[in-house]
This record gives sequence, C-alpha cells and structure tokens, in this order.
Amino acid sequence: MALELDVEKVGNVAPILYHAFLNEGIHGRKDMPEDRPPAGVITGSLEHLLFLTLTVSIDYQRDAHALWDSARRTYEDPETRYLFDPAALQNVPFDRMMQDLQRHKLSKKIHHDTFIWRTVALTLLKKWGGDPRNFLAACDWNAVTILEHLRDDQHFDGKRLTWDFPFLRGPKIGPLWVRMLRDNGKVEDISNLENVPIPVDVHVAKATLALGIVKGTYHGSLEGVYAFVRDAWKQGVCDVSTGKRPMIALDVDEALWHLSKFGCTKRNVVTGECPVKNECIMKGFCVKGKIHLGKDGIMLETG
DNA sequence: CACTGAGCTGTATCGAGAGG
DNA sequence: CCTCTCGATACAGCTCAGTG
Repeated sequence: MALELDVEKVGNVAPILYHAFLNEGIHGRKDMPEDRPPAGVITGSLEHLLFLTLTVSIDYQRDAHALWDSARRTYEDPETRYLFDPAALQNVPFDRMMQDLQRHKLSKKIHHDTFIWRTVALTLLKKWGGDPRNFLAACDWNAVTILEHLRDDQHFDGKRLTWDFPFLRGPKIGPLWVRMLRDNGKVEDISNLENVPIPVDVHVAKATLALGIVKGTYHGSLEGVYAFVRDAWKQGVCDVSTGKRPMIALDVDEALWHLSKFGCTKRNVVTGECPVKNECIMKGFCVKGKIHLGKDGIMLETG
C-alpha cells in the first residue's frame, strides 16, 4: 500500500506533452480554442481581458471549441457586443441578456449562464472599475492570492450574500482563467503561478498514473491519490522549461486531459493493455499494470 | 432513424459529523 | 452552540453511443 512519485520522469515527459499539444497534437487533437481573439480586438487590451474572463466563467460541461467560437461571433456582432462591456450591460434587463447570449449559442444553460455572466460583469464594474486588472492589482498580482479572492469574495445583492465570481471561483475554472490571462491575455505581471496546483480530475489522474509519474500499489480513496498527483507535477516541473519560460504544472493540464480522454481511459483496467498505444506519442513512457478508478476508489498496481 | 440514457475538465447546496 | 469540512446530491442542456 505505498505510492511513489517519479519526479524525474516529469522532466522527460512534461516538455513532450507540452509541445505535442501545441504542434502535432495528442491523439490527433491540438487545442487551445481560446487562442484567437475576436476580429479587431488587440491581444492584452481591456476588451480582450473582459472577453477571456466572461467567456471562461461559463466554460463548464461543454465543448470548448464551440464555446469560444460562439463567444467570438457574439463579440463580432454589433448587436450583442455590449455583453462584453460591464458598463453597457448593467442597464440591460436580465431577459434580454438571456436572449442575446443565446443568439450565437454562447449560452446553453440559459438561466444559469446569464446569472453567472451578469454577476461576474457587475462585480468587475462595481468593485473593480470595470477592469479585471484592478482586481489583480488588489491581489498583488499573486496567483495564489487571486484564487483565494475568487473563492472567498462576496457581496450583498439586496437579499443575501452572493459570490462575487460564481463558477470562476471553482477549483478548475479559476486556475484556468489565471493561466489564460497570462498565456492569451499576455498579462505579464502575475507571479506565483508555480504554486497553483494542477486541477486533478479523473482524466488528469488516469494519465498521471498511466505514465507512472505516480506508481505503486494502492487501494483507497481518490483524494488520497489526487494529493500525490498534484505534488508530483508541482515538484517535477520546477526545473523544466517550455523553451521560452519556466514551466508550471498548469502547462500540462490540458495535454494530460487529452492523453487520458482519448488514450489512457481505453486501457484494460486489469492488464493495462492499451488499444491505441501504437498511435500514442507517449507509448515509450507508459507503465504496465492495473489502474482502476471507480466510484468506490482507486485500485492501483503499477510499478 | 427515432429514441434513450450516460456523460460532460463543474458548481451550489444541504445535512451530518467533527472540532472549537 | 457555532463554525467548518466533507460527501452526497441536485442541477443543466446538449451530445453521442447504444438500442430497438
């Protein structure tokens, strides 16, 4: 019943994952659907940061490509562009926002998405002068502080206390936003990103286990393994470079997710045989053995 | 080919149990 | 008691594989 971290292996694996996801793809997919700003929007401008912030706050349980395409169309349509402008949006009735968010299929969960969008926009307007950078500055541009405030900040909406940043405050979307501000919004001044843990879900865990970054024999809860997964990536990337800057754990998040979603998930849970191994760019690194994640916990026998 | 049900990079909420 | 944490469940609407 012991788990072992192969921190050194991260140094070999992380650059391959990172570059594969940007270039040739992982299982035929290369992503970053948020990469392109809408027409006429300058990278790193206030308009761009609002575009990223509001769109990512409804980036949950849906196809990311479709979401970002819809967001660009919504911005490029003069009739609906106001949705990305907190000052313009505050005078628009909820129902009309709801209609306009659906016009280019930006919103799917219509009531919920409209609530999230409006709340985040009005928080930025009323507390932060309509500019996310004022919020970042109040957090000293420190990524860990930023995530704490996203999670904890509340306001009184007339009836009761409400989160300032619904959904954006969650453990997946918050870190994603901060990374996006740096990578897409070219916000250079955010520090301490290396201390933002990789958000571990089933796929990130499966890929990490299949790669043998965390290995051994273990029967127990998911959370027990997730802590090892976070540690392994955090420690492992600390001396690794992307080629342009030091790597952080978040840099391999999406690559790992794709590796598992279209690969490691298909492993035989007992034998570890993988039907797509021959086409997998990581075939030289994955380990044999039993990897089973279920409702009742994890059964792991690798090494 | 219509239909069904599980799944989707999730979050909010509520109740039980632990700790102060 | 009151807070805090943890886990289970509710919720959302579309998509896609599986079925008849």
